[in-house]
Amino acid sequence: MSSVRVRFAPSPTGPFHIGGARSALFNWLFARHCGGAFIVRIEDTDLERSTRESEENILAALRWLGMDWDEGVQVGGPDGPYRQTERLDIYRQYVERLLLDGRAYRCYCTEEELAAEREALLKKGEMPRYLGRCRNLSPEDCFRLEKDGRRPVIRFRVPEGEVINVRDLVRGDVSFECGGIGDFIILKSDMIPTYNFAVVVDDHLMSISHVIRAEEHLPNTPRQILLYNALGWSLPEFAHVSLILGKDRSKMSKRHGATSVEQYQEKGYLPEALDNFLALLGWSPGGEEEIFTLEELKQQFTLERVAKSPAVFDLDKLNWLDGHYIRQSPLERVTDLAVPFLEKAGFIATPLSRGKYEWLKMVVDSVREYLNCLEEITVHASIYFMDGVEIEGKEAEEVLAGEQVPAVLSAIQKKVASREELTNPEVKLLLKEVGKELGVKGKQIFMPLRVALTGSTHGPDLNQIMVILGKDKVSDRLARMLGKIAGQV
RNA sequence: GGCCCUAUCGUCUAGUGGUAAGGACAUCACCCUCUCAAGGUGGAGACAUGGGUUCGAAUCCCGUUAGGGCUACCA
Repeated sequence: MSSVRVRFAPSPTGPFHIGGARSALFNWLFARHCGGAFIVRIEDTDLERSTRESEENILAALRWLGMDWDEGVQVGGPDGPYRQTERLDIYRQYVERLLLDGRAYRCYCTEEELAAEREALLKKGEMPRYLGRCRNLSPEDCFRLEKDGRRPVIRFRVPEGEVINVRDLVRGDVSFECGGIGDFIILKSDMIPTYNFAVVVDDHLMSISHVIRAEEHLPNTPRQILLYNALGWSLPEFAHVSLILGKDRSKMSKRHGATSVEQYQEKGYLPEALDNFLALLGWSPGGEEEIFTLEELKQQFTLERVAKSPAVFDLDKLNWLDGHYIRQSPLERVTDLAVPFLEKAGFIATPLSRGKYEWLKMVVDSVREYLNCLEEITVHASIYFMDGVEIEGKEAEEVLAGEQVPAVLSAIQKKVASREELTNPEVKLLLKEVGKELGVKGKQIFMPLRVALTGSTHGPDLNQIMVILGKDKVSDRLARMLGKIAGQV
């Protein structure tokens, strides 16, 4: 009886918003924390905008983020179907019941009439709402209007003078006066229920114990409570989580950059980083730890620790978290995830041979510490794949201008030529020898070499660059640079 | 306009009447180092405002201000 059952009920009308992902995550974490059930229901009553493609994206994204569901679309369950457009006959039964009880009525008002009413109310400084023009239509009136070709909507008769109190687990008690609500539509003229109605019927029929959703639904809640009452159903617990804001503190939207889960996936963010980040937006475990696995989040998540105030989406922190996970994940995994980006950049072609894969692991290992997301790997890894070396910037030019440079580079070139293969200890030794023989110090040999090999004064460990590049490429780049310098003189 | 929500460092947050207001990201300095990054150490940085309540308020109450949400035959 007291078992926890929560749901995530997205409307498949576009890209899966990051805020939706957080709502899903909170629901999922709560369910898993309590040993309850997590249900996924599709709210596709907006026929215009809902698409199957969007639904599939959302579901795939949930899975990618590591969430599974016990009942719902794709997995089935005892309270199905889980797509609202497949439950139309269910809703109609309850509409019928409300109609019979006199709790709902047919309304034939046209859009123009409604707009005029709205306008007038707004002018008077009142909350725009339906005033109930069709409240007391006789059956004869209805018949006549339908003869004229008017299709009715069904409105819920909102009781007058009542105050509806919403008990919210994160916000406390919030009350609304019925006077400000107005008879709202529960069944559209095309016989499709509205959100407010379908959500109540489904949550009840699916025995949802806790409705955890975004704060934007808070003003809808009194309407839903009215419906629960009229249908004689007991209320679930409500928990309204505050919104995720953009940098300018308005609701996160496209102009704030990437807002969909898919976009982050495409940039090569790791799902555990996104989970970790999203969990910390509006929830905090109280301790001083910031890094959490899904497993740890499951153990620690409670509704009591959900914050009331809205949270700004902080890309810097996501980047830090993702960078952390990229650095600390097993090298093979990061390599596998990086392959598509490298391939897209034209650096590699799949399938990879065993040897090439092993080599690629070294590449990834040498640059992973620079990354905020895998997409960025191409700019750092390009030094291993580019054909000719391009000198980047003044600083690099200056390094090459040093008078010891030709001697140093050709000495290295000779040593390299004399080796079978470049290994890390050998490279180290080789450079040491060059320094000793020519009497030049570390920086004076490392920097020119770095620039000759990569074109830049910055980059990964130089020994490692030599090893990864290998004897042939090192020789080639050295020769070219030597030629270039000679040509300039 | 009306209804509703919110208010601690730039950002995410801890705090639930008595704290030097703690942590993390970002930022700055230093260390490490051929460089950059990573890592380590340290610094700077906040209770929106005005009234109450109280011996004592970031914490409780009211107003103001600011931000946000909702105001559809969208969810």
